[in-house]
Amino acid sequence: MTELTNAVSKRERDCLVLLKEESRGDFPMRLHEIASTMHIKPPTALNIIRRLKSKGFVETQDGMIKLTDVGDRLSKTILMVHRTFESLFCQSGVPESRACSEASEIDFLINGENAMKVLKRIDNPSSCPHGKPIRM
Amino acid sequence: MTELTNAVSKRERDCLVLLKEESRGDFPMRLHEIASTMHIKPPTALNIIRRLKSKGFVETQDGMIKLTDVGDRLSKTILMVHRTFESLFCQSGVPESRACSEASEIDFLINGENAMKVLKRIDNPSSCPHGKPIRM
DNA sequence: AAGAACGTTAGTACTATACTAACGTATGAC
DNA sequence: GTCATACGTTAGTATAGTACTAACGTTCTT
Repeated sequence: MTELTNAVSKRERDCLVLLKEESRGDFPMRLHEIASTMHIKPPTALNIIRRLKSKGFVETQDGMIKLTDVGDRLSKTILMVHRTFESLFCQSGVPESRACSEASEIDFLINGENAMKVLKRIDNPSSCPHGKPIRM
Repeated sequence: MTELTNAVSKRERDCLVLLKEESRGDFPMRLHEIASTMHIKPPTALNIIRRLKSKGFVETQDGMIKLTDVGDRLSKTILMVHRTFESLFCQSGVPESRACSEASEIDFLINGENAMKVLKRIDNPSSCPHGKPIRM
């Protein structure tokens, strides 16, 4: 987890998380799929994908878009940070859906190692409120 | 504390916090002072001030720049959120200066009421690691 | 052969951020 | 009294990010 956070913008983050969560088991996504899931038009999605590609987080093969190893690691970190803060908010009494949206605003801005320290501080939950595992 | 957070960008946030922390006791700031403290040129600072003015967070009188009541409330909320998360990071073992910079990245993005819930969750410290009070 | 689906290009737009160069006004030094 | 400095301001440029429409080319399927 080598200082990868803060390398992406909000929408790039959304796209990375989508690719990580949606494309389970090396099942890459198409541009139109990404666009419609993110509620944007294909040219806008293409723009985001291009930036992610130029940053080395994504690669395309025959219209299939998938995470690179580096992109996969970054996505994992972001999801770990996300679930850590989502858990914190929930433990604090914030409703689940609010907790999730708050976490989405900040998960790509916080350093992974610091988030892991926070995770310990909040009693090291093994899964987020949605039941998804928290790990690197 | 009525849903004011998320109303500003990062640099607008920096400027609000500067105005709140630097101008103690109705001692407003000049443009050049703001610019040099923020390490930007006066025209850039003017731009930020203009946006803050149009949002109703700042007003100018004879070149003196000061927070409006609404701006003052927003700054207070941001500082409360800042100190809450700074405390969280410190309690978690993150060094003080890192804790501060991480908190600065997110304090203007998080809802004040949710932050207050987090504050309770982390044992309601009355001051941040720097010794400054945490309150609304 | 026609149409749909999809990726892509080109062009526009707006916000945020930041710069330089230049200008006007005011104030203090001499 | 003039000159220089300081300061606010304007105008112009630039880049990144976000998002749109219109249009084009290719491919795949009826």
